[in-house]
Amino acid sequence: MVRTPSCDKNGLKKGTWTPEEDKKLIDYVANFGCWNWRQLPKHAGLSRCGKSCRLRWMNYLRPNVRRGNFSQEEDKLILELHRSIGNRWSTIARQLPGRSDNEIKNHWHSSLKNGSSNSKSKPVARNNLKTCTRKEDKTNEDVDIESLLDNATHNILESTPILACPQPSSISTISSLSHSDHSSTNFKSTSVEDDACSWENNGDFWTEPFLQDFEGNVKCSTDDFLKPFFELGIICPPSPIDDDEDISFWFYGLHMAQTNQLQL
DNA sequence: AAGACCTCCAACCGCTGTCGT
DNA sequence: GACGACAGCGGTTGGAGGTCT
Repeated sequence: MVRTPSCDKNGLKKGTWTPEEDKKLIDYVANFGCWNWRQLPKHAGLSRCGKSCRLRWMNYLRPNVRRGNFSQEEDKLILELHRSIGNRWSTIARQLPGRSDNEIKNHWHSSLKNGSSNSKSKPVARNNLKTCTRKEDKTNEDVDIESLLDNATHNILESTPILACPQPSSISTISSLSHSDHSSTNFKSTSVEDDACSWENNGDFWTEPFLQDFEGNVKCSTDDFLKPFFELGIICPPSPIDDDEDISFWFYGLHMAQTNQLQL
């Protein structure tokens, strides 16, 4: 099931995502949000197309993604919704927090399509964090990312009854909060001032919880979400600012230092 | 033991909808 | 209204891993 890595004619990488690419994407989205999927890979240092980054993030890397077998309740809900609205996978996915449309679609075709769930025939959910499928190939790094994401997810889910957590992913709120108004690819050099102004109006981005649902209910603070990334070294403090791309992160670093969570 | 076949799912592809100009 | 850019959606595919013979 792992696609062989390859490159298209534009030199963009295709196929399975590596742990390093996952790290870069997580790092970037955690820092800057997904303000523009098309431009994101360039700024994140990824040789991927924007669509691929979006898919990877939405289906596997975003913090509240649920992995593993579908429960009977979820199966029942999928069946009911499919009966009423058909193959509207994204709409169905919105009713199953943490499940991606892709996952539901696959589950439907593999288990539910023929009338009844046979998901019980799957003794153990496969490794959904698809950087390495073979168990013997799984590196410590993979395990670290898995546990990292589990921790990040746990932090969010702990504070949120899962059924009350709507889609899309909470972290995408970052982009809507911080960068959605910046259509320019070069938002960062001007956005600091803009953002600073918006934070004055909307509170302090770096100290206020930022993972919110549509109703504005707090899901997870920046600290809760980013700390595990930090501890595993997936997010590294920037070197002294020599690139304004690091400014937003620098503010976060300052905040962490101020709260004694980061030794600079 | 090993080859054939099957299952499942990550990822790709192409299309559509939305928004800004 | 026309056009382009972009995000999102749903169908399809590739292929690893499991099961069968």
